[in-house]
Amino acid sequence: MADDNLPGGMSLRPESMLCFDIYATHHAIGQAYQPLLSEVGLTYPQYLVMIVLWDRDGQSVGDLGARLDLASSTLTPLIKRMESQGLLERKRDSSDERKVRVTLTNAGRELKQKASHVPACVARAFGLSMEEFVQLHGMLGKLRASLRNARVTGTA
Amino acid sequence: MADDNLPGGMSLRPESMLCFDIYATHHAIGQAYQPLLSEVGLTYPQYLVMIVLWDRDGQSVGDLGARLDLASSTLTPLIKRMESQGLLERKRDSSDERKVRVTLTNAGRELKQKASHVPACVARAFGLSMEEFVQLHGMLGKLRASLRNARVTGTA
DNA sequence: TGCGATTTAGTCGTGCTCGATATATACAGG
DNA sequence: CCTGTATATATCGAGCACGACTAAATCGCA
Repeated sequence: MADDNLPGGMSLRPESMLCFDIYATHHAIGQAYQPLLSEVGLTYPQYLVMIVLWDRDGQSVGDLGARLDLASSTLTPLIKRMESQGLLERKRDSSDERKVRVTLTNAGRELKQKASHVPACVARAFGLSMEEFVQLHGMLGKLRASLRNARVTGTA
Repeated sequence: MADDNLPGGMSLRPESMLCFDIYATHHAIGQAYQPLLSEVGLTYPQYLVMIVLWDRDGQSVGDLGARLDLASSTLTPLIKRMESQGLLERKRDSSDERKVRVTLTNAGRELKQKASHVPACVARAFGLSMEEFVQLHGMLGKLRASLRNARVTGTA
């Protein structure tokens, strides 16, 4: 008998499950970034934080969390590690002492140039055509939107 | 000036980068599974291990690692936690004492039924048509294959 | 046979991630 | 002004993930 009555040839074999696809792809992307990023002394999550700050400096911890979908319990230690590496500074917002503004140091800004080869390098390793790239981006966006909606509505 | 000269409108904004897409989708899928899996007392990685074992019992730690792309340093403690929960047993292979065979207990086998609603539940939350589902699966597989190949070849 | 190389798990330290919780600041109504 | 509530960040414990290393078993070949 079939393991489960799932639509359209789905089975419980991990290779054929979308969740496993995403899991494995996430994994593989991390592996692809790791050697490039270790040259500039960043982890992958730290790199994401830098990208957000390079785009706009001086954001609060909450702003970073909203962009990256990370909680303060993740960001606070991560940012502190980056602060101790001299990439950024943390200081309370003078007009709202609850907020912590994160600003890049010179070293943090300079790292943008040192890491400028990374995106193209990885994009090349992806081996996707521009059309596939756009298609994939669109579907993943739709998938996330569905998941966001399902969470609010409840899955039952 | 533009941040980087990347093909086809790519920029460093995280929302438009594919790596961020995968990262965020992985994240969102984890969040979708979490409430369903916590009902049956599993984490997401533990669920993946169970899926592999439900498919074929008695695999070695190395077999599980090959299927899930995880190192022994990740799997050993993870499997030990599952053993202490009574889901499986670890015993050395009598014909090759280096290997550790992981076999399900009755409780572990029974959990398959208790968790049988999970895949359809999540698939529903994905909100993708069957066509999109297949397309996405294909592109992610191609992406992983490219990354695997690039890692061997070297990215420079 | 015996010894070096390979394979297989496991250990350790570091870092990321979460949920639950704590603390401090800001705000709003009386 | 004071008090209760909301917001922003931080802390804590657990689990996951990796690379570097160790230990033990197996294999291969002289």
